[in-house]
Formats: sequence, structure tokens, C-alpha cells
Amino acid sequence: MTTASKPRTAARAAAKIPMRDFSQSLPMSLLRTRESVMRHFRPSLRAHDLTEQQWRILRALAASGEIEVTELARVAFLLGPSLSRILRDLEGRKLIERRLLKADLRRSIVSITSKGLKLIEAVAPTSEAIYAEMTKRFGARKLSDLQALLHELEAALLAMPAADGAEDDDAGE
Amino acid sequence: MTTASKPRTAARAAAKIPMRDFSQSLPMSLLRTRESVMRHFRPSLRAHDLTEQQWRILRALAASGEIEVTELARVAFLLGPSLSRILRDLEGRKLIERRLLKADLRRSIVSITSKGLKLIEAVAPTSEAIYAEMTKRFGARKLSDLQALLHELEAALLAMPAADGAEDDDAGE
DNA sequence: CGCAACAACTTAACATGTTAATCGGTTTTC
DNA sequence: GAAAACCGATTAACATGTTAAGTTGTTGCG
Repeated sequence: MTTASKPRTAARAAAKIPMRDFSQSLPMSLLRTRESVMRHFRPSLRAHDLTEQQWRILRALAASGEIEVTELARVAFLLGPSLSRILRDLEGRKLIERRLLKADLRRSIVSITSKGLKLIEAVAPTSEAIYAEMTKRFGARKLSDLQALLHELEAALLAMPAADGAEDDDAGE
Repeated sequence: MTTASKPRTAARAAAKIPMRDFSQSLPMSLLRTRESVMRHFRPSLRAHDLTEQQWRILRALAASGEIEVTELARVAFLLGPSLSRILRDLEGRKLIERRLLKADLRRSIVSITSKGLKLIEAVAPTSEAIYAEMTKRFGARKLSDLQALLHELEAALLAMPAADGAEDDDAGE
């Protein structure tokens, strides 16, 4: 039995609910692991007055050149409202620029400025060094195995239908 | 060619910075995968007026019986300020209780109420069913492989010294 | 004892996550 | 071609993430 470690406290409040050990749940594992990664990058970003999300946007813009807001949200994995706020801030700091698309005035095109590019060039070496150290410590092979499993899981779950909140054993509605 | 789609815009702004493809970075992979998992759990939690973090706290309390705030922050993986706010809310909803520790009035002990337990019992079956479906689709073996790699990476990174934001090629201070 | 150092929260302040509502702009439909 | 339906982006409102500062209680030391 690998899953038999029971709560060791006296209360045992939820004895009737033998859920998997909480700290072993997949969302918690992913969260903890991601935090253990980001913990190493944050100091460097912070030294350049960048949050993790701002950095994601600048990286995405540097790779894409010009890009529409919706597409930027997709590649930087941010929701629209967050992106709106961050773009407003980055534009104020002259790290990015925006222009309206003449063909459709609802859309706007975002691009990185030369000042933004310089910032990336200042941060990237440290980031790359940290990433290299991580790869060295964990092992390049295991890292790519992990990446592959993450991708496979993501694909499997995207194919899984999303259950809404309705319960069929409860007539309350 | 599966990974060869290069930026198709004219700008190619960051040609000089050949960083790994942004969307393949480890933090992004972990974030996307975690979101693909949580996407399936959120509707059920939302149907019971619970956020992901509130659910983590209730789960942790159900497993632990009574626990101090600091320890709860550790097992639920929340920072102190977030936990303070959430506990205030959950206490107002009578899902948890708090009492001061007589031996040290700075500390308080948190426990789940019977109302909180009933809520867990209402949500747990759906959560377990979703988790079971995920395991079935992804494969139990691959899931445990993934968990193992996540743990190993976390351990490797905890052992890696945290670099501060200081750069040695810049005397600005 | 009295006070400095420390410890456990808690608050404060600001950035982001998340859902709903809003607001121009565009397309569809009659 | 104007109202309706739709769409991209932003704003609103509230919860959480994150760092710094504050509050109260405890401990160590003279």
C-alpha cells in the first residue's frame, strides 16, 4: 500500500472521507513545483522592476514582433482583464507600444519598444543561467521527460469534457 | 516539423536573443498544465460557493483536525496574508472555528466545524469522480511517473541556492 | 524588573486571477 | 440601411498573490 499514510492527529475529523492525501493531489504538486521554480527567477525579475506576468508579456512580444491583444493573451496565458491592466502599465513605462488596426478599430496591435528590448537583453542572461543550472541539477533527460508528460496530461484533459456544477443527486435548482 | 514554426511577422525583434521558445518554458508548462487540471474542478467548487484556496483550507483542516495558523499556511501552501483573509471569511460563514492557545496568546488554533464537514462531504464525491476520470484518461502509471518527477524537481530546486537580484557586471547600487 | 529582540499573526498597499458587465465597432438580418 | 446580434477590448468588483509594515505577546538579558 503506497497511499495508506493516514492523518496522525487525534481528531480524524473526516474519517468517512478517504480522499487522497491532500498534499499529494495533482494541483498541489503542480503548484508547489512551479513555485519552487519561480522562486529562483523572481529575485532577478524584481531587480529589474518586473513581475512574472510582465516578463511573460515582454518575452512573448520579443518573439512575436507585432501581435493582437487577444493573441497575446493566448500565448502569454493571461486573461483579458489582467492583460489590459498590464499593457496600460507597460505602455506608460514605454516598454511597449499600441496602435489601432485600421481595418477593424476594435482591435489593436501591440509591439515591444527598443527600451523594452534592452530590458530583455539585460534580464535574459541571468534567466538563462538559472535555467541552465536547473537543467544541470535535475538532468536534461528527466526535464524533457517531465515536459512531455505535462504536455500529454494537458492534451488528455483538454479532450475531457468539462462537467458543469450541476449534481444529479440533488434536485435543488 | 512540429516545433519549427518561427515567428511569422516581419519584425523578428529579438533575433539576437535565442531564448528557448517561450511557451515551452518550464514555468509556462507547469502553469498551463495546472490550469487544464483546475478547469475541471472549479465548476463544482463554484457550485458550492468555494474558491480553490478555500477548498484547500477545508481539506487541510479535515485531514488535520486542529492546527495552528502557521502550520495551516504551510500545508495549504498559502501565504500568511492570504490565509488571514480567507480564515476571516470562512469563520464568518461558520465553516471553521478559532480559539486562542492559552499557553501562547499569539497563536490560535483553527478547526473545521460540522457545517464545514458537511460541505466537504457534499463536494468530495464529485471531486473524486473527476480525479478518477482524469486518472483513467491519462493513465495511472503515467500519473504516478509525473508525480514522482514533480517531487524530484522540487527537491532538486530546494537544494539549489537562491540567487539574489545582484548582478556582478553592474556597479549600480 | 525593564527593555530590547524576536515571533505569530494581521493590515496595508499594490498587482494579478476571475467572472460579469460595459462600451465602441462590426457583421448579420430583415 | 437600421435594429439586432455579435465581437474585441476594457472596466468593475471581489478574491488571492506578494512584500512591507504594524500589533500584540513572548523571551532573553542586563
